[in-house]
Amino acid sequence: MPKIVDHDRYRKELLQGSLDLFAERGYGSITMRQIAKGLGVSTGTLYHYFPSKESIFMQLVQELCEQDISSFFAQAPEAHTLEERLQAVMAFVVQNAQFYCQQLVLWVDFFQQTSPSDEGEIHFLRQVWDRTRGTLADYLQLTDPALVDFIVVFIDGLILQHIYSRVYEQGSKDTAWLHQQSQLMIRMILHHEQNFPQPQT
Amino acid sequence: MPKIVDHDRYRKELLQGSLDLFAERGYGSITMRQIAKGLGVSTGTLYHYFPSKESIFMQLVQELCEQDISSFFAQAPEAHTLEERLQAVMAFVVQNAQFYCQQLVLWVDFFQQTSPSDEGEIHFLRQVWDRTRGTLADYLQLTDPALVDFIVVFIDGLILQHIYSRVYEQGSKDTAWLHQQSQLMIRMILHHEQNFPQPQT
Amino acid sequence: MPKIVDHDRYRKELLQGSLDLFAERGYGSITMRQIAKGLGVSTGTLYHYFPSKESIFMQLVQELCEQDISSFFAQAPEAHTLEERLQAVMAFVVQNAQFYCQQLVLWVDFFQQTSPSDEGEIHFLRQVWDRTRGTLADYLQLTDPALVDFIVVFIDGLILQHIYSRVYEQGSKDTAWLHQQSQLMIRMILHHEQNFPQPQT
Amino acid sequence: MPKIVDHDRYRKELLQGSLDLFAERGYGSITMRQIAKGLGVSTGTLYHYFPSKESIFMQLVQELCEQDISSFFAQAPEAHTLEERLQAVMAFVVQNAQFYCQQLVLWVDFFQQTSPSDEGEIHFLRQVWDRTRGTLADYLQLTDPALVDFIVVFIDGLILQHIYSRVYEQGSKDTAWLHQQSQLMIRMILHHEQNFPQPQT
DNA sequence: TATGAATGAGTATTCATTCAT
DNA sequence: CATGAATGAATACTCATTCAT
Repeated sequence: MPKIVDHDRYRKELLQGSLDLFAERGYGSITMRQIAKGLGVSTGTLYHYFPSKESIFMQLVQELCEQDISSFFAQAPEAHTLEERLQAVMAFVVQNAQFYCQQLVLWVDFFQQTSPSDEGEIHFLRQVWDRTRGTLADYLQLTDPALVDFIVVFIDGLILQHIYSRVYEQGSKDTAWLHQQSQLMIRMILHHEQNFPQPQT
Repeated sequence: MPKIVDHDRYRKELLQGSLDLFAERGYGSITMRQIAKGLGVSTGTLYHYFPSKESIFMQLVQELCEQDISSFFAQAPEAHTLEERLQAVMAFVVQNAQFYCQQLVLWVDFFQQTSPSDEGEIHFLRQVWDRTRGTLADYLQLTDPALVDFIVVFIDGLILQHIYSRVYEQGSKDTAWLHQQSQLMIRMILHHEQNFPQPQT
Repeated sequence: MPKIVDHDRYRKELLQGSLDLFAERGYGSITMRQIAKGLGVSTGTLYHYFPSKESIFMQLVQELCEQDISSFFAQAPEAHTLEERLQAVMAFVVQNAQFYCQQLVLWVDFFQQTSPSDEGEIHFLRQVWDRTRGTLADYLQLTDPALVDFIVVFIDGLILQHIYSRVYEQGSKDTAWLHQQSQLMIRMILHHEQNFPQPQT
Repeated sequence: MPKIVDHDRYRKELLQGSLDLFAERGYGSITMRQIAKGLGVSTGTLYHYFPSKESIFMQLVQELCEQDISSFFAQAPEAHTLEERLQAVMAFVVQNAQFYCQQLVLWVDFFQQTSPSDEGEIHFLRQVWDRTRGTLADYLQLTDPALVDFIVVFIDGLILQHIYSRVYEQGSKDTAWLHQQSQLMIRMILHHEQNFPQPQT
């Protein structure tokens, strides 16, 4: 009778735990020993669950993708106006800024580590993004793809600045700043909608 | 191989050449041998000009910062309306998207490699950014810092999406897309200005 | 999997099964996991029957020694002339060539793994060999030790060439070749006996 | 100006030095650290000259093959009778027994490490052996291939016994024994030739 | 008894760095 | 100045062995 462990469940726990580590030091700079130590296991155990460092990273990227927005729409509030819906989305982003920062950093790493020939991995990411964009468009009830792209671009930029904000000692670009910028963006979208209303579906 | 007598000038050439290499593989993943090979010199030569791998990277980051917008304002067109100025800025960004992609990737790497205790390095970056923001505000003649931040956020998001666009095989997020999003942003800013005009200085 | 109650009997079965594995990959190159897998058991089980990898190997070597010629003389035909007896011996060798190949390989490995200080192990082997040589001399009724040595040398050389014969694609050094060489050797021994007859005991 | 080293020459020196090490401990059991230490260099240097452990081993095997009998025929004495030529060959073998022991051990290892699919390596060995056998036949002026094979088999067996002789503490199977067995073999060959003379070419 | 998860020292290999030429 | 050979600590990964179940 073997030691009873839910292999797959434990693997995902390790994956979850390694997110912080990869995000903080980067794929190329973190070592397996550091990961093992950070997770509180031995290197041997790590290799019992993952065949290689690359595999941990790739599985982590995939795991993250699956959590992405599903968690938002599980708690998304009913909202009748575009403004309310935008507020809900941005509130969610601001609230999970920390998480998105890590995801962003991981993706940049991912693109450095991946050669264009790794079609499998890249194709997977593409699907996730397309789906995310679609879900967002549906929730916001926006039909203009360019407008959805605009929102995505803005969110990405916001997250990136949040990463950079580590530079500003007293955190002048903290949650308040994220909120302020979000409001600015929402106002702009609303004005834009007023002037160039969406065709009704 | 031209005989370069000016030690410092050669150092900057090497720095310039190493940008592609660091951007493509990441600080932690690239090796000194790969850098040397990519630059067409021996590792010995590399160490003749730089004391360490970290030093190359840090000098590169600084070097990039100095080129930043100075090159833009050296060629910035006279522009009397806000729209013209925004168009000029965004045209410049789109035109140099490739370069900004590399810079973005380098910065993300930089934040992973840097501990908050490296005050020197971080303080330096902060100054550069503040200066950049200031110069941008001056050129656009915008007094609301939130609005300048908004533009910077948008540009960052745009560049990030451009990096991600490697995923889309036929490059559906190419220069045309950058241009489209830029126009959308400019329109929004202009509408916003109409409704909430800047206090005149 | 039959339930084997006899601990010792099962241990010998495992030993028997591990012969192929050690012979094919070598003591230093095979892993406990490979052995376990090859035997169809878990590593835990392996360690239940043997205290260490080295122990499996050493027990295997000893086990092989005990099977050595006992199995031959259990089936050795009555033979009145030297020629008949030589034919019987060589027929046995050729028939069991595969087995002797494995044994040879194991011994070479044994000498690499054993330091001269492991007197116990080495002394054991020596006894086995002396006994083997004695039994062979008795059966063949040869009194000249040099002649017995000669036969042993020849047999060893034959087996070694059989191992090497893996090189020759279409197996030109197969059983037929072993037989041919055996006949040549037997003829030589017989001629030699004619010219230098053994003193009768 | 690089450090001046005859790369290829030094590589062969290292190869030469690693023979003892591989022969004593076996391919699978020796470590790169041990090899490096045994050669008096660092592991880094080892990898500067060889891409992998396997490569050292394979190059060593090839290197040994090339030295094989060429060194004998470089010093082979003129000899008019078959006996003289046999004496010369066996004297050479006995004199270089140590070397042939190492070679034998290496080859056994080689066959364990090599899969039948490594055609390149195996084909190479085959050629060397065929050439060796041919050269030996020419020197001895023996036209019967079976007889040449017999001699080769005997030599191999002799060397193998010499390896085993480590078991016998006081070296009762030393050079004297090798000589005695050689004489026995030579006498047998000569008698055989008397009774079954070679067809004259 | 049997299993296979867990361990951490050890393995092959790499890499930043040094230094003789 | 420039080279690339040399170094050895560090890296990704493996393996004999242990032990909870």
